[in-house]
Amino acid sequence: MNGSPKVSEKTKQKVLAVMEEKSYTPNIFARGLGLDSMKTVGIMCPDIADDYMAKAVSYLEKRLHKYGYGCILGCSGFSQEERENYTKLMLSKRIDTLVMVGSIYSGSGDNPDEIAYIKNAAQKTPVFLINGHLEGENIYCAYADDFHAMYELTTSMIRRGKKRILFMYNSESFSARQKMAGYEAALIDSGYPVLGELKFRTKNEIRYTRDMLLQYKNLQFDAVIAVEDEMAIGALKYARVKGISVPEELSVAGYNDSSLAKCCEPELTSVDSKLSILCNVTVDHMLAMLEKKEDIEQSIKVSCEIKKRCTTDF
Amino acid sequence: MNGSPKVSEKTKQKVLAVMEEKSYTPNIFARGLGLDSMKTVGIMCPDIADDYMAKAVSYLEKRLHKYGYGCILGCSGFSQEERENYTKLMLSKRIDTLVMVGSIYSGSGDNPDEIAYIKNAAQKTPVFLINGHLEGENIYCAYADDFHAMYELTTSMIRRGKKRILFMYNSESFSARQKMAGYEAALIDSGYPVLGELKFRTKNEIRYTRDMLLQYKNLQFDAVIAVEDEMAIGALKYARVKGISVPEELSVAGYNDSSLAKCCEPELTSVDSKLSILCNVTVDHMLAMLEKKEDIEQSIKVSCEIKKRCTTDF
DNA sequence: TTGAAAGCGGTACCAG
DNA sequence: CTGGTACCGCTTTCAA
Repeated sequence: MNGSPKVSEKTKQKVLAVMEEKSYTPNIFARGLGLDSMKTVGIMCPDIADDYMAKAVSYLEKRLHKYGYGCILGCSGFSQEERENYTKLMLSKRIDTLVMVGSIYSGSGDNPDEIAYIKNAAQKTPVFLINGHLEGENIYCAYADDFHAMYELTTSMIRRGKKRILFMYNSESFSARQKMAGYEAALIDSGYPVLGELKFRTKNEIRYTRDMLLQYKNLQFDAVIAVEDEMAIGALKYARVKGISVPEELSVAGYNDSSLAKCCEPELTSVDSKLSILCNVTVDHMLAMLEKKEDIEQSIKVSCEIKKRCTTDF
Repeated sequence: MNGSPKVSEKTKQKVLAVMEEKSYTPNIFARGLGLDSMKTVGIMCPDIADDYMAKAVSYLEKRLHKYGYGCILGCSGFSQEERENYTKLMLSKRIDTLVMVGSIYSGSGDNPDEIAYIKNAAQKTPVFLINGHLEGENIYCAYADDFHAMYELTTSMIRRGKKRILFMYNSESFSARQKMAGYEAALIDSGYPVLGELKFRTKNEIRYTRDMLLQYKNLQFDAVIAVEDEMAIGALKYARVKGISVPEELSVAGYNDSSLAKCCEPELTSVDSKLSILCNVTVDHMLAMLEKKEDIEQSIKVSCEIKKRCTTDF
């Protein structure tokens, strides 16, 4: 039944025939009990309604399914406590591996308590981070080279004569910090000052960001780089309200190359963080480890691509 | 351990203490074997990368998790064969119930072969359709009143003097047919002809739709109603290319009230199909059936709400 | 109230 | 190549 070579073709056919006849369905719990595995991976993300995470899960599921693995989905929420509890719950389901989608899981980087739960989880089952970074036994990461992408983006704007580039972010996640570091490095390398007033913290919502911007009446800037597309589009909406022309008077760039970037007007320059590659590579490595017991790289970095559209003039 | 009342408090505490001490984790496979249930529901959708389905899964997962149920996610793809195969696979996992998200699962309505696999599945486990409609033993549906919403929308446009309203659709799903029926009924009730040339089949993609529209040079219309937001935004992009003013010369309305509707320019009038209600009600009914053995309604219809924004002048 | 024992439905290993 | 048997770890039932 499991394709063992130790069974004659004849017997095999006979068994298969009887199975068909009695419409027999194997009990996968019993199999799970015996093998202590259900060929199932747990996928966790803060919220599947988010465009980026939904895409990630889509890529992961497709490839896992192709290789005969099932997916248990868990939407943990964003808070530390929710993440920890949900991780525990996932582990209790005896999944073969745990995949965590989202930079948020690997914490802000300076507090080891924030990531203790992942190190813990990794003692029971391999943990794969998509777009997160964490060193540790049994922990594997795949992430985009956000630093480099942001460095490029910022440098391009500086080259086009932009003097005051607003950096919009909404969290202290690994990814957000990488991006900010890239932004800062580009400024410094071009001999520009890094100004605290140009680091603009907001939410990842179009309207909220637009209104925040409208509120800060004496904040001067001639370019905006946002950590996610929604915020950049908030800036676009702000520009429209104020009658500021884009990209002539204001350059705007976003991140993730979401469907929103192709929807807004003018269309948004955005960084494609190559999520499909991240996900596919992760699954391939995971299965190499699980099935062929191969050693795999602990950490993979993938280059981004800047999708140039109409909100920038480079 | 399972909170049975037949055990003294003292013993219970003792057991719990030992469990803690040995950091014991119950084997859920063994439990599954015994109870023939893992408190797990299977959620199927054609593609979780789609905004609408991602939202639905998000609502479902959140509420199921709240009640202690886990989710197995399956992205079946859109074709009949993929749907059938994936359904079989889901059933083999011995889930407690199967939820299918998306109008596509219930077929085009006139071919019983298309839905045989669902009726089949329902013999093994209860099936819940989100935004689909199908009568049958052990099959439960929740869907939006798309007919009515489309009737209203079309009527509003007619009242504002629109003469040639283009109806854009991309499939023959239950939902799409309801929408078209509402559109037609409104035309007829207002004494307008139903014109085949004004039923415009496209894909659910902004660019594709824009280009299709650009191509049909002698198609005249002064309003567009689309079955999903992407298509409506395609019409918006078309209008921009052609220099047609919205909503003055062209009214546009979409469906689903997705994040895109609030992102495009001008912002899109769109029908909110109350997905959160659909999902929450479905989960509640499901659990009432599963745990309290209650009889539940086979079919629930929820009213939509038209979110009026800038692409229409009513 | 508790302990012992019989399944649940597979897998893996053994002797034939 | 095949049939038989001992588990896997939990639930349930029954006797003590």
